[in-house]
Amino acid sequence: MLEYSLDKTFAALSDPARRAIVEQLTLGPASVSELARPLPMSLPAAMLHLKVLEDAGLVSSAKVGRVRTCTVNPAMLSQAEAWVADRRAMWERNLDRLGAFLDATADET
Amino acid sequence: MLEYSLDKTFAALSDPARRAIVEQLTLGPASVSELARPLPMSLPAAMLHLKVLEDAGLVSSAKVGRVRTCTVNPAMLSQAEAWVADRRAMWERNLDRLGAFLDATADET
DNA sequence: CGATCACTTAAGCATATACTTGACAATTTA
DNA sequence: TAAATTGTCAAGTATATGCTTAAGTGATCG
Repeated sequence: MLEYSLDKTFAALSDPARRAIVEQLTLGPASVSELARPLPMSLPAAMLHLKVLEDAGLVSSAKVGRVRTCTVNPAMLSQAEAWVADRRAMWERNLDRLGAFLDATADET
Repeated sequence: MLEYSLDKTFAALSDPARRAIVEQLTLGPASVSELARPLPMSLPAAMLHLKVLEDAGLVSSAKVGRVRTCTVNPAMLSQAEAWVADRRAMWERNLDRLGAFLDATADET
C-alpha cells in the first residue's frame, strides 16, 4: 500500500544521516553496507533510516543474492522541491501586490 | 541563540498543520489566533507549531499590544529548496555520465 | 474599574523516534 | 563443507513530539 506524502518526504529529509544517504545515492546506486559505512551508527540503525527513506518513496531498493542495492528516486525530490517553490512564488506574488498597492497609494498624495 | 539548520527546516515542514501555517502566511501576515482558527486543535497546540516554525527560522513574529503578528521568512524556504534542487541536479549529472558511458560502450561493439 | 480579548504557561499523558547489543538467516568464497 | 560476508530481526532504553485542559498575564473596551 504505497502512499507517499509530503509529511513523510520532509520528515525523511529532516535527519542528517538520511540526507547523507540521499546525497551518496545521487552519485549512483549503493549497497546497504556502503551506505552505512560513513554513518556514525550501527548497521541496524542505518537500515532503519533506509526504511524511512523507502517508506517516503525517496529511495528504492532490490536484493539480488545477498546484497541489497539502493537507488534514489528523483520524482519525490521534485515533489518536495515543488511545494517549497510554490509557497515562495506565492509569497513573491503577494509582495508584488503590496508594492503595487504602495505605488497606488503614493500616487494619491 | 539563532541557529537555523536544514534539520529544523525540513522537520518543521513535515507537519501538515505547520505547512498550513506557512501557506497562510504566504498570503500575508497574520495573528496567532488567525493562524490557529482553521487548524483542528487547541490554541496552545497551534502555538507550539508556531514556535517550531520560528525556531526553524521559517517564520518571524513580533508582539505589539496584545496581538502577535507573524510573517513568513522566504530565505529559509529558499535554503530548503536549494538543498533538494542541488541533489536532484547531482542525480541528473550522474545520469548524463551514465548515458555517456553507455554510448561509449556501445561504440566498442 | 470590571469584563473581554489575545496570548502564554504549566501539568500531564500517549505515542513515535533513534539508537544499542545480540542473535540469526541467507549467500558466497576458500 | 566450513568460514566469512551481507543483511535482518528482536528486545530494551532513552528522548522527543503532539496534544489536552486549566490557570494565568497583560492590553483594551464599555
